[in-house]
Amino acid sequence: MYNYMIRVFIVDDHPVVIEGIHALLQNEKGIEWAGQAMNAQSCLGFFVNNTADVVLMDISMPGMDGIELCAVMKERYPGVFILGLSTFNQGLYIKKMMENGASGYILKNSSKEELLKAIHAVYEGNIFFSGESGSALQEYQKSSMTQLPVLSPREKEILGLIAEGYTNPQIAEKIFLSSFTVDSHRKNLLAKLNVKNTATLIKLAVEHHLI
Amino acid sequence: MYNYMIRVFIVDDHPVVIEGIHALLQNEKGIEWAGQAMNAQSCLGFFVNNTADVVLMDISMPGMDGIELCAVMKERYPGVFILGLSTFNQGLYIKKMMENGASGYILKNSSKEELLKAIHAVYEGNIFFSGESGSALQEYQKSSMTQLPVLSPREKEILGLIAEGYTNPQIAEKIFLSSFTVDSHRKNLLAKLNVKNTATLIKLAVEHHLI
DNA sequence: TAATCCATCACCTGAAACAGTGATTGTTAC
DNA sequence: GTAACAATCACTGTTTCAGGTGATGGATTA
Repeated sequence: MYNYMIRVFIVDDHPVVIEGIHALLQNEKGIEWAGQAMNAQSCLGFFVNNTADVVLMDISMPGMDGIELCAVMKERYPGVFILGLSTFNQGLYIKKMMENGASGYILKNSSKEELLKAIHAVYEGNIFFSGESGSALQEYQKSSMTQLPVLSPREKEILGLIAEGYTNPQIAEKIFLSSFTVDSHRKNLLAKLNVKNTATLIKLAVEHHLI
Repeated sequence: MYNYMIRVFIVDDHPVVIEGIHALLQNEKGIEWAGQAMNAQSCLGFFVNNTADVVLMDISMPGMDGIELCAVMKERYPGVFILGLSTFNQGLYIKKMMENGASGYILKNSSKEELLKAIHAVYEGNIFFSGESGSALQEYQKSSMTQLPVLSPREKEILGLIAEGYTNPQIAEKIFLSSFTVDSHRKNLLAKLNVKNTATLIKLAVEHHLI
């Protein structure tokens, strides 16, 4: 079926998961079991004298978690593809792992077919998200936005104009308001979002896709 | 091989591309040719009385481009999966299409195998990037940064501190500089990045992952 | 060697932002 | 029906930013 062998390594602090995936991949053609680790240190230790093509990496582990480990691994071994692995579906974690160089993300309760598909996809240099985790990534914005205070339409409008570089007087002229009013909205934005100045206001706004 | 039929529709203003992909998919089992369009209007017209499972969508088209069309399509027909399609590899466009709800992105010069793999992957609700476009997304930061002026280490450092909300005097104290010097760097940042104030500076910096 | 750039420091001026306090109107929600 | 809040406007300070202009030493590089 596949004319290459993909050496798969797994890092997970749950023996059950390791055994389960090991069993799933046991007799798969094209898949070779490179090894396993139950924590980040052990994983890094393995890679000193060994290697693998794809690392299935649990996101939540005692000590160094998957997000950190992912960053370290990709820095030391850029050629190793990392596939995030978690029991639950957290857009925030997915995003962080991707920022740290992961090639994809699947849920631990994925089917054998999905797991194989993901492994082959990332091995070939592609990026792969399982359906559920993919939608979680896309909806990450919304979920993270709900944690933020609700901004009134006027506040959003003014926030956008601030982000475009307009000053209070310019905004006032543009939307026919007193410059005092604009300033009030601006202060409310700082207060609501709990930031102290324009720099942090815009940083937060951009990061949370408010603008 | 596959026990379902995926109705594929293509929107591209280049007849050659339409014909080429049509030919590629012609005798594929599991793939049904739903139709084609050479512009956004024609595509939207088709979907009024018809449907498809996967839409291969060119990114650059006269009139409404793929990015806009993608947004409209996903709003009207959320169940239709959209696969971005382009002759060139532009991380910025990929990012925008993904933000507008696309399920993936491949290059027009992809192999038949890659195209099929992508179609099946997105049809199953997964997110798929071909290797090149996937890495483009990951390296979007870098590539978009090369279009930006090069910032000196000191400037980056100060940019980061500004983004964290420190004022010039605070930064000066923090890194043992004159407040005048910090101000100079700050002005250089504004000049280099061609922005007029802190708001636009931070917006640009966050969007281009400079911080 | 001359040119270029980084990093540093300095001063001046005006504009803008930030902080605090307070007010009125209108609508929504309990 | 009143409490809460959005949206509006107002005044007063203090701090910070932004624009301009200029200088020096050191490193790199063409």
